[in-house]
Amino acid sequence: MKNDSFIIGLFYDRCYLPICFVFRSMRVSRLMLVTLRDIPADAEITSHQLLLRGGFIRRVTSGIYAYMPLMWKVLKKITAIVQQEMDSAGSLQTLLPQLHPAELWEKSGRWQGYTAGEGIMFHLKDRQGRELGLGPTHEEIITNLAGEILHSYKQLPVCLYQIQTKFRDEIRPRFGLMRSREFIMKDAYSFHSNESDLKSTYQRMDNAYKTIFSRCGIDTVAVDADSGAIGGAASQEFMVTAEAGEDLILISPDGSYAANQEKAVSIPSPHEPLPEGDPIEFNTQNQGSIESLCLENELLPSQIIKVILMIVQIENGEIQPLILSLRGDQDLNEIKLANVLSSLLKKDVLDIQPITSEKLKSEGLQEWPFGSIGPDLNDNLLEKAKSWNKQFLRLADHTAASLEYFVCGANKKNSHRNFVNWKLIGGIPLTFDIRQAKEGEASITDKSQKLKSCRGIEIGHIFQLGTKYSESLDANFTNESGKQEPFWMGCYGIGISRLAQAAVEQNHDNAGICWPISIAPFEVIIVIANMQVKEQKDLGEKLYLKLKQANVDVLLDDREERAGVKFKDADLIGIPWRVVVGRDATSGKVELIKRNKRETELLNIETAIRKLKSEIMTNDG
RNA sequence: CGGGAUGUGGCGCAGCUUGGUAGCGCACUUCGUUCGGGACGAAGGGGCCGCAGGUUCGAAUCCUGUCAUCCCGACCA
Repeated sequence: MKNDSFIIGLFYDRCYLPICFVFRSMRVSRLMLVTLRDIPADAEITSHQLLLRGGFIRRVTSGIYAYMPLMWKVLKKITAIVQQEMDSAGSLQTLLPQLHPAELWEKSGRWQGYTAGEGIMFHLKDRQGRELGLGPTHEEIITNLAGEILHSYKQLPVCLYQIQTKFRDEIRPRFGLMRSREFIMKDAYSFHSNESDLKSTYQRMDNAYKTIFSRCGIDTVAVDADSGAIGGAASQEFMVTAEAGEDLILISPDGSYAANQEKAVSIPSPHEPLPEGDPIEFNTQNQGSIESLCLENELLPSQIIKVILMIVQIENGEIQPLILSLRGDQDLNEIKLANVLSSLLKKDVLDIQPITSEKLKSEGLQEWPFGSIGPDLNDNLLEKAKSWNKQFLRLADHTAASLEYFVCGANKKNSHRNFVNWKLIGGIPLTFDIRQAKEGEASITDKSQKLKSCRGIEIGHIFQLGTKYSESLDANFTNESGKQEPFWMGCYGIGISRLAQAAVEQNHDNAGICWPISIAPFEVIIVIANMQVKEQKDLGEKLYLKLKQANVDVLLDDREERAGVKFKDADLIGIPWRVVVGRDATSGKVELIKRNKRETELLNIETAIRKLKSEIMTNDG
């Protein structure tokens, strides 16, 4: 991937954009603009409300939206930026099918998981009865293609991308375009002959993503992420920080560490050591919680081993009971647990659930002493289980395993043990990091840095997939020594439609949206205050024409509305620059207003044009 | 799938308790007066009251079922 497109990158912007747009100017009277004064009842977050009120989107059915002309312009502007940066990072644009044959997904082993039960893939049968799925992602298609076309290491590396509609039958669509069932996504896939080449493309994508988001005028933070169902090694998410975000992220103030809480690691707070003593059992009636146990016995949570019982459904159909030991002041991170389990068992984990009395009953088991269970709960409790494995899998978090002496349940009702050590109860179980990192804990990059938490909207995700898909789909190339080898793969996504809404979430005020100029539907809106006044109308039309000629993306509000209505609408739809042609039109003067700052200048028309041209040039890209 | 809520013109809502054949604000149309921050007056148009069944002389209203939407959770490249 020689970067000979770098030169194009230098003058990408204004010479490129005009080609992308059929119209760069418009009259509000012809725009089919319908704004709403009331907030639609089913919109919860601000960005969703504003997009609906501004006439950018309309809901067609749950999680499915129509992009109205203003929105489509925004999406095309984002798309253009993404295309430019992907091209200049050396990737090739393609367009892959949306209908995928089931066979490919069966081959990768994902058909079942993606369609059965609560699977997220829309799927259907054609007239021949062949099964098809609507693509939620394109690893199968692209890997298969690469396997057919790329035969030699000499053809590598290759990076392909596409921008198109994807489908996911989300269990709970919400927040407008944030989590919709049909959405626009840019996805890219790279193919390499070795891991280090993959890493360098991954790095290049990391950089390209940072450029893309900054050109789109949004603040993002890159965080370490769990690679989830898609699998693979390293992965990073790009988050727009916003209260409405669905993810919790942890960041060290100096910026040296940032991670999704699903994945985050930290230095746990130190525990309060328990003095050495002879093991004793003590009565703990009504002390089933860590809190009550501490309160009644002058203990601290970090002196107690908390035991969590769970059952895991494994892909081979086995159901494995788990005993997890955590330090009392720590919480379980189920994502980490799932990852530990699948690598430990070398199989996919389908489901993890707590063991409850109901579950015991349906297994035909007696009640267990919940609330006072210790890490050494006896395996013989499982003897009569109908479908569960007959032996517990025992795991501990590092924080629990490193305690010398501790308090734990005695495996009898209302009874705990004090001054216990691991030797006494059969040794330390397999130990992993399965705890939830939390705000206030020290960063692993620098102990003096205390992690801070905030919410984020994931708008991009890059992965080093490795050979997972190329192996399962049998996509190989011939390496330098003439041997067949699966591709090293990376994949890189950006939620285009989600990004557009996240930009609104990050850029708005009480009056409406404040689009960053690079992705605004128009750069300038001219408001003719009173269409009845000939001087105003004529001057407005003249200015409109001149800005069009100057290649400015301009909108003219020529409606026969009162000025107030037009001002409100202009604020709502969030065009970055507004020119009001009003009272001073007779003396050839207009007002120039910057949407996000509300600064007003009275200028003659030529000066206004000059200023707009220079402001837009410097702001754009 | 579990918990909660709501379905009445394009949008926001009232009416339902106590059954009598649908109303308000915004938007829309026409006319007039207004005209720099969502004007005023007058006159209009538009509703299978989510759907189906039941009770009743009569159902938006009561009963049963069903569907849809939204919120919380589970789920989620």
